[in-house]
Amino acid sequence: VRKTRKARLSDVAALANVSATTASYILNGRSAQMRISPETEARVRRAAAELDYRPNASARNLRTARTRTIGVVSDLVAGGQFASQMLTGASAAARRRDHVIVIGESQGDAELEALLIGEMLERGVDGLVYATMVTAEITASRLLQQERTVLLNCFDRTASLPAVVPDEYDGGRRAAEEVLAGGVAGEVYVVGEMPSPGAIAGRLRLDGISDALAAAHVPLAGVVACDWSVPAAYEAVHAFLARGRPSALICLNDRIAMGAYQALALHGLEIPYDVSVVSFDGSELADWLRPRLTSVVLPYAELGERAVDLLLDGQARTGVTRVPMPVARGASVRSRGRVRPF
Amino acid sequence: VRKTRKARLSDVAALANVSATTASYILNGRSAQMRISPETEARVRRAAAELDYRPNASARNLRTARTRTIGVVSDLVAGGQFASQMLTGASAAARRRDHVIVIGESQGDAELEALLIGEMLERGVDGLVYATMVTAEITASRLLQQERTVLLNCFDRTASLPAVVPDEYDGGRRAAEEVLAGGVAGEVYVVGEMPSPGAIAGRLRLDGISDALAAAHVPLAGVVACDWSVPAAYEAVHAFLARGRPSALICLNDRIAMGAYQALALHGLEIPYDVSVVSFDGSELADWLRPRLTSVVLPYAELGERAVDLLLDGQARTGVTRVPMPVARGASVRSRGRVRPF
DNA sequence: CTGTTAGCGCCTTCAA
DNA sequence: TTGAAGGCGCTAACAG
Repeated sequence: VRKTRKARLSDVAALANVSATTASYILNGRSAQMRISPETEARVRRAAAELDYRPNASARNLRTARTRTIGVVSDLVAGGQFASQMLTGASAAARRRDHVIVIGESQGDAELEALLIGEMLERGVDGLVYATMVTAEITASRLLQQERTVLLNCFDRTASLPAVVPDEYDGGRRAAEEVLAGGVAGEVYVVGEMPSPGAIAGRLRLDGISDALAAAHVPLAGVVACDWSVPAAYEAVHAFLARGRPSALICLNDRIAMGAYQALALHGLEIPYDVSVVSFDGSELADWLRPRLTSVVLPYAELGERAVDLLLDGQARTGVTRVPMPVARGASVRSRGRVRPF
Repeated sequence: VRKTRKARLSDVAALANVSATTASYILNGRSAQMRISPETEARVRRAAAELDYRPNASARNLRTARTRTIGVVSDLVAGGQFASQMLTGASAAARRRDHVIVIGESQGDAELEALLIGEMLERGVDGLVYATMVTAEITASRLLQQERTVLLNCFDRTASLPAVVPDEYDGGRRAAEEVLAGGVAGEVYVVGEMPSPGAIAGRLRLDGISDALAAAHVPLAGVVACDWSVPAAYEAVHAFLARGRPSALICLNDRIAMGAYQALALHGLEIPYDVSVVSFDGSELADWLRPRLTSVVLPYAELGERAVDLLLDGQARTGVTRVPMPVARGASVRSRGRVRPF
């Protein structure tokens, strides 16, 4: 095992019998432009490999005032699906363009958030991605507005920062269309309600659902209100089923759908033959339920990618980019061809 | 809105009528040590605030050869719970010690992994955390071995790198003890089997379970083999129930437990009155099932914290740190006091 | 107690 | 086609 000290550019240059300048040009892929002899280039590259040379990013950053680093600050707390997939997408997009990601979680604490952003600015990040756990309209802090920033899963009307969000309204339409495609024999209900003030996903989904149903002359029969959690949905749907028999339930997320599944089972109703169920999220949970749940997918990874791309493209138009929500089909929706087994 | 250029240390010094040295000492909290007059200090701090001064990390890093940055590279792919919680823990621990985290996902690609590690080394990270999605014995790459590295959720016997893993064996014992605590009326089975070659969690859990049961004179009745997924577990348990009636099922993870729940329901068996169920993971899923599932928790966030702490403590003893797995109690285990409702 | 000085490693005009 | 020189912003000996 060679126990050499970390090699510097000048070491490489020395070993190759050239100046640091030449070595720098070559190692930065500008040898053609500088019309450096192929033989010199080979010698330098060999020397670099020999010494296991790695450029010192701090020095380069200091000189170039760029860091090829993107700061991602999020308010994610329990951070399940979202945090993870979003970071995966962002990280992959960054890699593709030779950047790297540093992360910070504000945990919803404004002071900590400012601290984290400050930290990243000191580090000279080339840009910031600010992500929220729930799709919401926010007020971006001064700090964010002064820097090159892309909002992820949220947007700010006052500041004209570019933003990337799922196309919830269209997602709502798609959910409704899934139900309609199978033919509707009775009443269609939505399960869930708006959780927190700033959040808007529920509202938009509901709008999309209403509009699509209305267009098909199957007006939405009503909304079963409940928190976006399994037990709350279970209770709410349980109570609801004591009063009526829906033909289809459109749940505002997969956890609600899980609660609905439990309640339907308790009432001896079989999915999809007695009741169709569709929901939103496209989480793993949808695949785990029996029958598999048809769900309109929140494309978290793609959101992360798009945000980073937007940031790095510089063009960063100031508008809101809406990313389509694809449908992950399970077997929870009645269809004309699907017959109840014995 | 002030549109000043970014202030340098020398600007602050000039505004405060001191030299850059003095300003540097003060801003780095060494004014006491340097016995700088309080008045001078106040003047400098005021100037810094006035100019909204932020130290340039690149310059500082270059000078000090430290970056207060930790690189986390993982092989996480779909990256659900684990990725997210582990990063949350690591990030929090880093923050606490004034460090920041840069992330990279190798997606199981060795070449990409080397690239990412190289990238981090260029950036001069103060240390590396290498994390795997499943607890496994690995062979750390040369690069890793040469750097200050802590292994997370994996370990390498040959290289003596410090490692942090969940205490799976003890977790197994705890799972068994949960079942035993309620009194065992019949046979206890384990559901699941070892997934991939390098993985060891299943084996250790099984050992812990066997030992704890044997110690209580309730030998393990058998193992129902299946993949660690909901549908596989459903099928396996379904088939198993056609042949026998267990008193308790210890599932090797929460997804398996979910499949078991589905199969038990199909056979008209009620949890926990007919069958007790315990599992591992402590994921959200455990809270969503009805009745809530008792699960031995994988303390991902804590693993992340411990890894970073170990890294930063320098002492970094070369051994394997086993983090205890706490039990999250639900209502899926029969207990002496729990009576079947009407 | 405070200022002067000298680099950290790299990039990049400017000359040769 | 290559080399010499200067400086990015900050820290830390070493003087005073």
